[in-house]
Amino acid sequence: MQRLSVLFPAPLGCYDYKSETPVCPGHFIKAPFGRKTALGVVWNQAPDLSVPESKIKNISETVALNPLPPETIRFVNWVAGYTLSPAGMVLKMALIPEPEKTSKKPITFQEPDIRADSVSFSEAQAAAVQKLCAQIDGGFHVSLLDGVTGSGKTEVYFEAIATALKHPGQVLILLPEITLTSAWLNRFEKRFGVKPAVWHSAITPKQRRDTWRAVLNGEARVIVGARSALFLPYSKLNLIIVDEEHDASYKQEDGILYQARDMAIVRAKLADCPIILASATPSVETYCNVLNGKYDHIRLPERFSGAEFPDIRIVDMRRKEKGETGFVSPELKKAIAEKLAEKEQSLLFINRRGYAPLVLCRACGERLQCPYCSAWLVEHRQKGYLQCHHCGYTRRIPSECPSCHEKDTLISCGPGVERIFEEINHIFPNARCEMVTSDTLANPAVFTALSEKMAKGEIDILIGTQILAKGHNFPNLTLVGVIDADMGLAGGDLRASERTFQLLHQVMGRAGRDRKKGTAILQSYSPENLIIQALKANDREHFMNEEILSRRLLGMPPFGRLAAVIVSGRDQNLTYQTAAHLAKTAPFLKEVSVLGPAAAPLAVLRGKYRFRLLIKTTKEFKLQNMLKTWLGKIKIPASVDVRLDIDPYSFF
DNA sequence: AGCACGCCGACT
DNA sequence: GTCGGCGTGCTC
Repeated sequence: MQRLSVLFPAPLGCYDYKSETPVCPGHFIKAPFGRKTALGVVWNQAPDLSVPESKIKNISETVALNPLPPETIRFVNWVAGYTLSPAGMVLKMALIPEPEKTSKKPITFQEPDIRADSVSFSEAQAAAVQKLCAQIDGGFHVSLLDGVTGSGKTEVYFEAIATALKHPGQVLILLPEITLTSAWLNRFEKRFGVKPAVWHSAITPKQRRDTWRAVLNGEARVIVGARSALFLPYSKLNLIIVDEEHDASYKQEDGILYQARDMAIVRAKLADCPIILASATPSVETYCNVLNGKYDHIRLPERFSGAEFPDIRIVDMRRKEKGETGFVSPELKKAIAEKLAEKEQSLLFINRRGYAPLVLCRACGERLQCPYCSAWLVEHRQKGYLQCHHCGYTRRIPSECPSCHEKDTLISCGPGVERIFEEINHIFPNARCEMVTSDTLANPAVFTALSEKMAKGEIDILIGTQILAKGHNFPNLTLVGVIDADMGLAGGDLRASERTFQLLHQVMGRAGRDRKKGTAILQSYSPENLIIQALKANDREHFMNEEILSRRLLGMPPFGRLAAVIVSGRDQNLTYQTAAHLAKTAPFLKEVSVLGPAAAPLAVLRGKYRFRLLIKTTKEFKLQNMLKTWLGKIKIPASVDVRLDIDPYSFF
């Protein structure tokens, strides 16, 4: 009779059981847990001898399923320790709902064809391919593959994949969910002759089950997925690729809070395999690691097609002509008109969904607000409602002011994508305009249809949000107009300027392909801003150096460490008291500074009050240990929720 | 996470 | 008098 440690996919740690026969860590078992029998995994932890023998129950049965690989177990433990969350919660991310269930007709995954036919590379690309391929099978190694869209990054890392596939084992490619389109999958299929295994939030339960099984038994050799694919039970990983490494969506913001790019590096370390971070606009963190020599830097300097980065013009919006109305400047209007005459396409970018970000009453000044969040309601005129973009609360557009009940006094303030669409339709009634937002792009098929329409030249002006910055290229697009280049610069977010730079750089890169030089016009209310200037000069280095300097001066990541303590609850007073008490009892050390408690920028979210402490420490400080001892000593009222966010991105 | 236990409002 | 609301606490 042996005692073993078992982990369940629940927000708990390990529980001990007895077993007649020895069972190795990783094996799936069923055991009585609470009132029912649950599926768990034998864990690689010493049994907790402080639990009295009388409490220990017997395992019910072992499950005939390949065991969870040791690397996966170590990864789950590592992530749990880093994020300070229960190991069972992390295990849950590595499992599927009923792992033992099998499909009647499971999907099969074919062996990719690694032979290369007719891939022609530029000198720089060939050098990059050679460097990356040489790293395969050579242990842990991080490379930044640095090149603009169209520089052939994907083709280059495809060759690294081909080399990795010569060895037994698996390859993982992480993409931001939005990049995981049929266009990307087609390119893969064209190179390798088969479809890769795909993993993201929208796959069907059957696909999920079959893919998970195929990963566990090693049948799936290439897996392309969104951040959650990182937790699949790979039997052996040979190579990891994180495409669009800088993308903020790698930071998981609900459930377990983790940065998938950083965790991917840890995963590669555990697998002792190389990892490639690809980006046109690397994150400050990654760039610092390049500068300090931790990561290799592989540049793909020029655009594969030979086209150059567009000409960039800044329009100072503070110098409005008298009588000028609307959100599109005369300069931009003129440029669009020229493109229309030349039968070339234009793209207008505004990163705001809906018609107007705020509706207010002209009579009493009332601003229409979400009843559950401290946020304005965004007017969606096409759909005829007002919506809160934080909790999804929706109401019809009222015909009178809800406060003073005057009729026809509500006015829309500020531009949204619908409003720009309306303005452009008014200015260019004969142009063929199309609007694209996450509201109109319900599924990838719609995007494919749009790409085709653009390719056929059936659209003159495309107007859209962030969604247009990524994804596929439009060959006849030669003008990009940014309506509000300053948007996103406000707010005390550490990465606001970095994100703005990346986003605008990306969207401007849409202009001018296939040897046609494009134009980008940025409308700005602060043209002297470093970001705007760096974009104008196409000087990424300058922007990065300034950004790194300011982070260093402030002791911010990667020169220091951050953790957010988020305190939320329905009782405002009790929630605040808890947060204040936490701040008072925080360790008083020279390596640690505690900021707050501050009411989160969205003080009320989904009807819960939120306060936030920000913990800043030096780089070397054992942040997790400190948080564990500190928070372990404090009793938190049951109605108050305290969550930790290690390396937070949004500060609320 | 589930699931039960437990103590206060509107129903036959 | 009960049915049931979801706050609180436990699971080896």
